[in-house]
Amino acid sequence: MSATAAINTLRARGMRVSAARRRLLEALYATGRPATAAELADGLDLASTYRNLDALQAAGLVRHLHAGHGPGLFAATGAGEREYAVCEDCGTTRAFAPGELDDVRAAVAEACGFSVGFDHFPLVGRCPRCD
Amino acid sequence: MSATAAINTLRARGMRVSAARRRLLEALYATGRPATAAELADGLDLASTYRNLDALQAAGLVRHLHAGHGPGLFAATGAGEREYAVCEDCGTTRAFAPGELDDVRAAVAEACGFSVGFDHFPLVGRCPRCD
DNA sequence: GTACATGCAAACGTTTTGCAGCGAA
DNA sequence: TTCGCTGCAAAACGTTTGCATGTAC
Repeated sequence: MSATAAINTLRARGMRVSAARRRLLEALYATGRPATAAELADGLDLASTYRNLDALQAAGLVRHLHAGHGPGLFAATGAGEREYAVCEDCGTTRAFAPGELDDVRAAVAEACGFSVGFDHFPLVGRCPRCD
Repeated sequence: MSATAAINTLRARGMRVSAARRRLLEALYATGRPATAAELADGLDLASTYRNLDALQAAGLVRHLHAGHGPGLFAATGAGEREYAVCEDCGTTRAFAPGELDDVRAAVAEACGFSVGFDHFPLVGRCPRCD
């Protein structure tokens, strides 16, 4: 999925296509990695940016996640990666293909019966380089 | 460890024992489970409470953790449990004895080489009842 | 023309910082 | 008496909400 494809999705859903939304989607697809609302706004109004990120999330075009301390992050969906691990030392974000963390999920289910996904609250720890 | 034992630790470390710290430690040991700073303050000044929680953490008497959305939580160390899982639906906090999540840790290490602990950033997911 | 999106401003909840004064040692 | 701790006030931070204006459709 690209920014222009995402814009088509907006139209198909009956949502309006404004300059702000265009710029926001371009920023989302340009960075490729999870970014803060302030980074993505880049001069646009922050309040509108949050509202738009909400709307895009409702449209299934954006996900937001919480990487340890600090502000929330937003990423375009469609890259296939849905789960992340974040290094609490260097901030590196490692993305996982679907299913790549299934063994972890199984281990958690066995340990306590919880069903966990690392899409919204990613794994937080030390990456191999910082460990 | 009890509140009075913790107070002795303070003295041993050359830290002052004030009424506010006494009350804070009693609240921490009374609840037994992670609580917000506001809950623990219970009338005491919030700013001082945060400063004291900081000081107690530096003294090794307190840990703080982040349970999904919402404010940070603080817990007295010494209960043995260091790791938690939090249900994002009902908010239930499940505590783990040391080693109980070692299989999960191993699965994460195998999947991506990260070394993770669920003490500061607990597991977040759906508990068996909410799932 | 109408509904929806925008920008600005102001409020929010959590946490941090500055400062004058109190109190434990 | 001294230095650390206290309470209050104000600010910082990320985020949300209200409202009047603007604009895509």
